[in-house]
Amino acid sequence: MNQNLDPNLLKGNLDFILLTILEEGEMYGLEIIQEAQIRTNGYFDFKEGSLYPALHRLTQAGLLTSEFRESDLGGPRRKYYTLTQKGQHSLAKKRSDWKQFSSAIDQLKGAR
Amino acid sequence: MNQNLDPNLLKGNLDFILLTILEEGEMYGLEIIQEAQIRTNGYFDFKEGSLYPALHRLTQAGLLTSEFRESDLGGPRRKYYTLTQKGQHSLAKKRSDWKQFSSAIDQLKGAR
DNA sequence: TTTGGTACCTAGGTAAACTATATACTTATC
DNA sequence: GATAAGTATATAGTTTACCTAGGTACCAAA
Repeated sequence: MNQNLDPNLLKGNLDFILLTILEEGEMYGLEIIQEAQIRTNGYFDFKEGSLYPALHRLTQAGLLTSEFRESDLGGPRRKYYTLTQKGQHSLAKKRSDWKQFSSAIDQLKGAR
Repeated sequence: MNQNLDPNLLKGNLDFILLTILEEGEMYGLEIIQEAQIRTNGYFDFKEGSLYPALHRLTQAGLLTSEFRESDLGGPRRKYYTLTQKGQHSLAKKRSDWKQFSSAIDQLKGAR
């Protein structure tokens, strides 16, 4: 995550974020980090130590599949991750949970 | 948290939620849980084992003050929590962090 | 051949929320 | 007045998730 922002906000949402990014097509690890930075103007900036265990966890859970492939532009091989059907369903659930959660947060204030 | 919703969503947001509820006036522990339930139609339902350590943490950090007081309607004494000035500033910061975070989440999807 | 860049991986630490249980006091119930 | 039930606060111990701080491997350029 980013510099002086509450570092706890990410907790519980990393999986959701990764699935969201992978929804539009396969991508490899470091590319996901770059995409997250680009799409949020640098707001999301995960560390590799957060990313890779999360990708493994999601793969283990059957939400992603992965495949090593050589790079055509040179450089070391890359591990591409793709959303499975189960992953798409899980993403839909997470998206709906997120909406409920954020609307509950909004309801909290000035609800008297 | 609630039944079949992602239990991780709460992480990192409990402090924010507690400060938000206490913004409108002092309240005691179990009353905060009830208020959270009422305001969100049962969506937020913390356990005491989450609440009290959090209240102590916030008090330790100077964001809340607490005072024991007898109940006028009978029942055991209650510990009332009040937002300090520092707590109000922290709440404003958390609110702004939350807005940034949730808009970053929204930016993620379909940003290509 | 050595340096730097890219890419993936993991062990260990920390922090936050949950489970389960304990304590204390008050109000009903018998 | 003893016992049970309800209200309220508290905490020890577990789990989980992210981060820090490394490490390995390969490729390209100097």
